[in-house]
Amino acid sequence: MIDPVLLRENPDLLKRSQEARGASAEVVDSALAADTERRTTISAFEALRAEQNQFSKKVASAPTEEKKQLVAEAQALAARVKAASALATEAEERFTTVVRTIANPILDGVPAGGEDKFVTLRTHGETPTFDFEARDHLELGELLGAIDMARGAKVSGTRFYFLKGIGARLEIALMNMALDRAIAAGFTPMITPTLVRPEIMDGTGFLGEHADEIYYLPADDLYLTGTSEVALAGYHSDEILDLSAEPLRYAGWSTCYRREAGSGGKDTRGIIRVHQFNKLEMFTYVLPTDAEAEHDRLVAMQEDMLQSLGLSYRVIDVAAGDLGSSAARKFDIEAWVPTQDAYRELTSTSNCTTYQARRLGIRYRTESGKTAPVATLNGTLATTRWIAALLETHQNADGSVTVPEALRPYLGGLELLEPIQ
RNA sequence: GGAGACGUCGCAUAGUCCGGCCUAGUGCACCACCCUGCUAAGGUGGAGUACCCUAACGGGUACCGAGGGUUCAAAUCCCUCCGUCUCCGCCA
Repeated sequence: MIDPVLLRENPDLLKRSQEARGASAEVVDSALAADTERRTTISAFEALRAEQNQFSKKVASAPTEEKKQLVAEAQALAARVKAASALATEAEERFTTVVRTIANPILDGVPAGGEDKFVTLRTHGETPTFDFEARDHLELGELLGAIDMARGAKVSGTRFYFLKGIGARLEIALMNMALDRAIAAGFTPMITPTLVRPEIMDGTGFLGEHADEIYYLPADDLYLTGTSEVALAGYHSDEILDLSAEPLRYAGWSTCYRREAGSGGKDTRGIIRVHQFNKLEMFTYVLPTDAEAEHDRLVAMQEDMLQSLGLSYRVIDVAAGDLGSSAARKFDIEAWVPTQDAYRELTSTSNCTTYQARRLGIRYRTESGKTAPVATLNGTLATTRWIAALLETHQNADGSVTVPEALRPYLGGLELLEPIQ
């Protein structure tokens, strides 16, 4: 949720942000009107309620013979209080509904416009070339006995798969490598719940325009999470944190579930876009003033991982129109996937500033002793999808794949993945 | 799945049967000051969260796990939900 003070004091900033996102700017005016209405009705109710409280004491201490008369008067007053209360509640709800449709105001420098308006901040590594016909990651995965899509579909349907043999080991190796680096950087490892309550899913901002992306279990009223960000954001909900010494940093290891509802026909081959995968996610709670520095820090860790794995990539500043409602800025890192002749997203790291924390009631104490919402950030440190870029980038003519040096310790020293007979 | 107990101001507790002097008491911890020249001391005062009004001083409203209801009035009575614990059943 946005800062209501910002709404009152600088609505134009919010309108500009909404426009850059390609979203409605009129909702800002609606929210302002709803805010005025809300405050008027609350004041009216509270004045009446104060009167009723006073009157109640009078009734309590009155002699028996006067009570009857006083109670009659009190009944009339109670009716008025009830009506005023209903008005205030309605106005409050209207305000909340409108204000929550306003997205997190984007940070300075975020490119305006739709998905294709991203800005490339930097690229790293030569795009690999081969003196043989390159195989795509699925072909390689099948040769290596690492990926079995057909049986995944048989058991669970399209976009499901088995990672088998070296494929399974590869994923665990990647995840462990990421986990070790996160721990070295001061992150606390977490294995998180993947089913969450509605209020947590809603608090993280995923039940808005992306609601149809999410698996829901009606029998239990629980949502399957598409990232451990959800559980890690909910972890400290309704708490007052002490971040004076340093940020709280968590590395969440979880299976992620996504319906991929709007992506019919896209990336149907292989493990690029699947309903279930594993991810190691970094999540930090930080003082608002340190959020942008933390954002850079997360990106640096991601780049270190990708460089260690010998992948070519570019870092992009995602355009405003392609940001989720919670993110004020998002940096994606896209690795080169040779057979697609394209960069594909391997990591995504968002600065949600205070937006998510305000919805979830996560605060810190300022120097004056007041509470204020913290900032939250999240970013990928490894996922199943990385296997695709890894296999394709390091493939050899015979279908074998060279293991990048940094990953070898996590595979018992294995240097080469070889096709099975 | 069945039966039962419980959820109160940071922690620990009182209050709930029998609604109104609960503006929620007490202890510990905490903060400030005083006292005492010292390490478990004593005294006084303060202190929660959110929202509303106000230029400010200050005032008001709500919150006793959450949400409804009854009532002039709810921590207290009723309903639903959530959570914790105990026992039984079932189970990968």
